[in-house]
Amino acid sequence: MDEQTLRRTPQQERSQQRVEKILQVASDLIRSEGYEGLSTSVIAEQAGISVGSLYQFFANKEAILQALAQRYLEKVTLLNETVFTPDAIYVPVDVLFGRTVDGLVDFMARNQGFHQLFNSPWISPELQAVSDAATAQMIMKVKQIFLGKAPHLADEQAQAAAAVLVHMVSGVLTLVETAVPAQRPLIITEFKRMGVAYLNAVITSA
Amino acid sequence: MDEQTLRRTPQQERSQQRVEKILQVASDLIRSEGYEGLSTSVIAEQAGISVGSLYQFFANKEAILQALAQRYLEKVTLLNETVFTPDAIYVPVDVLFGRTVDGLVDFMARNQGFHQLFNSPWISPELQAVSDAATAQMIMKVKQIFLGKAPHLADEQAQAAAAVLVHMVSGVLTLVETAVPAQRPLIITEFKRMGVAYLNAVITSA
DNA sequence: TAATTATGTGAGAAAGTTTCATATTTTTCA
DNA sequence: TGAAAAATATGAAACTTTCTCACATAATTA
Repeated sequence: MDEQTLRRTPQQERSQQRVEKILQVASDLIRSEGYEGLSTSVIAEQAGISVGSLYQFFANKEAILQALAQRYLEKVTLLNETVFTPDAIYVPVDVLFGRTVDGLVDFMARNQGFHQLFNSPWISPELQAVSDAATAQMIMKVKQIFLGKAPHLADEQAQAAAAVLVHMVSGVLTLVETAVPAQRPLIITEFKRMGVAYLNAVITSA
Repeated sequence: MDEQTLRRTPQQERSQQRVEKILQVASDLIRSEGYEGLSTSVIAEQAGISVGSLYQFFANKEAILQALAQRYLEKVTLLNETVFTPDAIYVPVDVLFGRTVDGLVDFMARNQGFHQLFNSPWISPELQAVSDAATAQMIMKVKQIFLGKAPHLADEQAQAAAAVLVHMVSGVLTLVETAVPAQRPLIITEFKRMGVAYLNAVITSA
């Protein structure tokens, strides 16, 4: 990874660990202090290194965020593969959507900050392109399932339906993330009800 | 307006126009350059005033964004009132959701930057609180409609369903905003299909 | 018109980002 | 092993941006 996001590739063990440490501290800080509270000098201080060291590997503050987002993107690609298995077309929609939601919720619990970073409009054009590509890929997979379940659908309708579904998921995941834990089970139930209702509506549409 | 967001209230005609000008320049800049490109010195320069003048009325850069957001929020409150009329409970769900979506899409076309501003993950806690309050209010209204249409619903289910619906709308609006104009009609059709399918699913749920 | 209040200004203090010349550590390889 | 080369580390200082403040000007009051 990191061919684009790193100013130079760390060769030695110690520098690799430093880059790790920088990313971990940055991730912690952005969650506790928010984007405004993210300062290169504070990152360096908390990572126990000098500012100069930080700039050995990252061209600027933005690049640290990019590397963080890049990392999440790779993880989510793996997640995709576990959800959209080759047999997905033969799985009932309620089971399929149910396991997708469960997988995503679990992923977000394990990768806090992912959603915030992934949905950020401030990311650089390069990273935006990567993010868009990931979204487009996900939409394409959902579209295949729509077409597999309902071969009568026009290609463009399947495309639009898949895009709407993916963005619905993104919006409701924001809710899941911000909700207090006690509310989550009910929200997830409604989340699944919405997805299944829509999948059925599209599949049975004229 | 602006009792909280402005450091002091402009009394004279010229200062009122200056505050307007500052907000307009800031709005333009945030759309063309993004949040990072927003600099108080550039705003002052483009508005044709000194930095000092800017700080006469705004305590800091964030306050300019807050005033901008405050303005959008007032507009969206007006929009709410046109959508959630007292007779809303008696309107069929497809008509109700259809006019809500049309109203929102139209609003966003007229108020570009609104969505970007409120979906930014780095907004200040104060602004976040205002935004949350607006969302909570909207959820409450949707919840009333759910309860009106389906009195058998448990209060907590109606609450969760309303929250899910509102966040779905937020997510799909992002898609509508980023989609190329040619795709929009199909997307909006699917958008409405999803909302209606869900409303019916909740209302007919045990 | 004098006094008061409101507004306008920009140099510079304060805080943060980034560079760069130089120092140190690690790796290479004769 | 022991230079030479490559990689990494450092922090003072150059730069950039935010924000203040003492002072200047304009508008309002009475």
